[in-house]
Amino acid sequence: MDEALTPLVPEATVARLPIYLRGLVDLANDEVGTVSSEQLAATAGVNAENVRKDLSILGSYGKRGVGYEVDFLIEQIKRVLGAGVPIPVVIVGAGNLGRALTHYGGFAAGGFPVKGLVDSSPEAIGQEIAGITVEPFEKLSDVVKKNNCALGIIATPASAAQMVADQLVAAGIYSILNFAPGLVAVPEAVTLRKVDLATELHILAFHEQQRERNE
Amino acid sequence: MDEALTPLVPEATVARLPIYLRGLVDLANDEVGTVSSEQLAATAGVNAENVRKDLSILGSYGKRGVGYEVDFLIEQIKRVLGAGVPIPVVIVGAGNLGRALTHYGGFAAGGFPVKGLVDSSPEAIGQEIAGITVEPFEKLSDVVKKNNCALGIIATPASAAQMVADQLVAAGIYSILNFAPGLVAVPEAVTLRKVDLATELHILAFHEQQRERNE
DNA sequence: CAATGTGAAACAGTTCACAGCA
DNA sequence: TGCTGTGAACTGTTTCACATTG
Repeated sequence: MDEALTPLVPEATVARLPIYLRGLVDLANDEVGTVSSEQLAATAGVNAENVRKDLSILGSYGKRGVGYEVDFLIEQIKRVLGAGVPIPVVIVGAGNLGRALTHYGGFAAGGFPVKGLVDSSPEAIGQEIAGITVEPFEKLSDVVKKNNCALGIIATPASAAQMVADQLVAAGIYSILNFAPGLVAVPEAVTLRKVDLATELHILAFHEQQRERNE
Repeated sequence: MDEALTPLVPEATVARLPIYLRGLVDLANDEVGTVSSEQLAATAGVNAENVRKDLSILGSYGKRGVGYEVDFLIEQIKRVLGAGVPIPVVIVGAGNLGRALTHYGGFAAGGFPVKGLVDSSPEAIGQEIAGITVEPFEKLSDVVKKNNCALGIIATPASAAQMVADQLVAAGIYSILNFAPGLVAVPEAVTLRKVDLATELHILAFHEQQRERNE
């Protein structure tokens, strides 16, 4: 049987739920009790009907004429996203980017504590970064198992990315975020997302050019 | 009149062109003269008809029975993307992330040299990072003008992001890449793209949960 | 009666199937 | 003959319009 407990969430919705979650957490911190789709949309930068469609997929959690209860909605979104419990993350590559990501406290606050950091360079190994000791790349599998890491981040040069992905998969990691440019192939069962800085800049350059052309 | 010289490129295509470009440059370095849609698709991780649709939007540059001429295609994609000439980039925020981005040589190689780096903290100002001296945030506008920066990157904490975006726009930057989490509003005419690490991890967590559920 | 929930319409993007050309 | 170029079908997503209800 296919997944069905949560009735099949479209990818576009999955991509927006974390944004709503962030807005909701802010509202909860401000002691706001209920929120309308209009207000939530404003915090997320989308339109209200979009918010309602997304939330209605999770279930009919709103009250007509009133809105959504902030705390309750936070719990529901966390449940759907699988963010009920913290998910330990391992970062491969302790260069500038790996260090930046390790320092980035937002991960831990958001439920993604960095619990492992490995690198292959002898200079990096043993260094302590944001309270984490850099382990040798060869220990990747041990680090993953010891800390129950379920998410892996590739922060190495492109040349190493494929090999690193292979090792992450071998270590039992099935969800990978790749910062290295270029193609990385993974087995069907693995989810790989990528953050491609050069591509982002190219897209901006395209729009920049469109703008100039229309002046 | 609307843009028309290049006959309206769909966003999805714009997002893939840089990937093709990277693959093509690699092929050119390997002295490959022509490439089929099938081969190019393999380097980009998409399917061949997708490549053909995308390229046919730019013009009919392929030879039936043969494929596409690598060097020529590189030029055409660069032209469409507006990547014919290097576009100077300014980075706001010289913390871990800003430094990582400044060091990242891929930008310069890809035609996006970092020509400005500003920060508000007295300790950071004056430091030299990858050959760039950190200037005070107040000098942003001067730095942008002196170096003809056309792209801006926000690498500050979320709390400063909106203010930084406002200042970038005031300095004449209309294309912004934002690494800070949270909503940043910009005028209609400005293109803002964001890289949201927490969101990426949430999306991975969702798929991780789906996987577990189906086991 | 203000705000949700949701069919229906419109739009965007992908895949299919094959005609057309070097 | 092999590979491109593209209409047509399909799938996914957003927007619209409005009935529904606490």
